[in-house]
Amino acid sequence: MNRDDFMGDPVDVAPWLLNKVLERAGRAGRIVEVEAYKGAVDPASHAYRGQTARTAVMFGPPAHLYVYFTYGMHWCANVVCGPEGQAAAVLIRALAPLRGLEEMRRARPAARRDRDLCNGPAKLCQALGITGADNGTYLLSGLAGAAGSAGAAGSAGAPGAAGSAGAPGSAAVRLLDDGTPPPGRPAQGGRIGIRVATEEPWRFWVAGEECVSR
DNA sequence: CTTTGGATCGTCT
DNA sequence: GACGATCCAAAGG
Repeated sequence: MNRDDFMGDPVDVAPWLLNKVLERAGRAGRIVEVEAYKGAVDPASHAYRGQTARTAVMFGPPAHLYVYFTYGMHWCANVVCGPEGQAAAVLIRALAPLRGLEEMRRARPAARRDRDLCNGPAKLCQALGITGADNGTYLLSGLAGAAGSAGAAGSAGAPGAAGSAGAPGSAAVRLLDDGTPPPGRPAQGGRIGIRVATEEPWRFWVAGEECVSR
């Protein structure tokens, strides 16, 4: 897994991200649901009406984390993809918890069952402790063959402020490939929670997975 | 199980 | 000044 894997169209990158692992501070989960947002040509994308302070990271280099705040109380996380200058991203909608379950339960007392820990875009950020401070984080730091971070300008806090890259248990948000391939035939359908372009089938999930959002 | 309404504030018009 | 790429508790079947 390297930076070039994130250069493509978000509709291609999104299903490829399924079964990868998102990790932070010892808490980790397998990505089981994603949505593609196509930037300038997608009315549902935050980047549709051009670059703003909030969306700056989306316009930067790929394989970085775009974190936004919504509904006055929730954080959501995206993986930036496509070439620099084109604002494309993949929203991470659900994880199947893998490690650090005790920490996640502590961070999300409202979750009654373990499958409720990360089965929504804001839930998984709460479970992993992802906030605006993580906006702009390079997701491949510390991986073999990965070069350094380029950082990015942002607005929601301190972009790329995460600590020493690559150290096990570091506070940095990272994307890992544990060898599990993406599903050969992922389930696909319309995106959730938007008012426009709802018919575009750009939501992908692992068929039969119990940790997919409601 | 499903449906409904309230919470809450950064961002852009 | 309006509105979210949402979540949760409560209420009804």
